[in-house]
Amino acid sequence: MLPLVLQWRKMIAPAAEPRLARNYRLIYDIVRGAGLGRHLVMAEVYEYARREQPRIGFSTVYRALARLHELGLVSEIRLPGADSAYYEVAGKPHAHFRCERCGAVADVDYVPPQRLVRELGRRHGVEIDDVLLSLHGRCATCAAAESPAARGALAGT
Amino acid sequence: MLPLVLQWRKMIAPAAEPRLARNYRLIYDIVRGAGLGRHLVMAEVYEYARREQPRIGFSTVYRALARLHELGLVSEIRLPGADSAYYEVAGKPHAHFRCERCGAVADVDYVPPQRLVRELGRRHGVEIDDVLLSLHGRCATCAAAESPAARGALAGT
DNA sequence: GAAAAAAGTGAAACCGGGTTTCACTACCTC
DNA sequence: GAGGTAGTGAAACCCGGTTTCACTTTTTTC
Repeated sequence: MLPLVLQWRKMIAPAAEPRLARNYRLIYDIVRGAGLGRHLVMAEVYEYARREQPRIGFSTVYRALARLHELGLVSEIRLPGADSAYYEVAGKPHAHFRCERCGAVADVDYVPPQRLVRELGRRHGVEIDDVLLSLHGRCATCAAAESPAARGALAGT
Repeated sequence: MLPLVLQWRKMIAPAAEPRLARNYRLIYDIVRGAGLGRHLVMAEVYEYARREQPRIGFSTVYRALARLHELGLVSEIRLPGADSAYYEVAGKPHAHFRCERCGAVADVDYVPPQRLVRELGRRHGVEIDDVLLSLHGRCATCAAAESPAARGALAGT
């Protein structure tokens, strides 16, 4: 569990992140630097981190991401069917789209209405903390590459 | 994605499953026998299978579940945060609830409206094949066990 | 500012849920 | 009943974390 002080600090001033250890800050900068809407896998974060600091260990990246997630600075996104988790800088809640062909992930600006969630929780007698919505299919590029027209053009059939 | 032919077969005659190899049938019966709304992990299926047929191998169970899923007879459910997949007899699409404390999974009879899904797909220029909605929180039992009242009653505080 | 405590670190071992391979057997089909 | 195909169990493998260990750095405390 997180020391209480950090929890408080997080609640009071989520933007004013606490002093982070050198490496933790590095990792945070990498995730932030990737840009809003960019989704990194832990291995990618590690790769970027090594460019800056070749002797950094994988476990440090792992721990940094875990900590940053605890602090609410970074979101950890687990999508059904994806074998690994994605990390992005924390922001407003939203849904995700994942291309089942190329694995690309994109933010989708939508959350199921509170009203509905409450109703479902009530109906099933459960307490709902979190709602995860994910869309799965083909991104524009992959869809085009697979459409019959494209196939015809390529294969002559 | 599932070959279209199989999807059709599933829609046209879900009950008329093709002849299944002895072990595949056994696995299917186990999943069906568990009852609608019951969610089995592969290890559980294996365990049950061994009761009937002690020499069965894990890989057979694995392959049977994969095959049954391909055939559209069994649904494979992957929930964000759950480390393993759940299997249940195929039925109408629906959402899932997962208790983050005890891991229990329950069906939730709801699917996001088609209209919305189409709109989101259009807006993002992607082709959506599948929409996964999962609710996460505490089941009734776990919620009760954790409520301040319950804690007070137990701890006298 | 030195001693003591706490936090962070990298390498490497470990873990769990699949997934694949291999040598073999059972089942069909003609 | 010979030849091809599908199914089988054991075991090896894979991968994305997760944990442990011995050690270094930082921070606190007097």
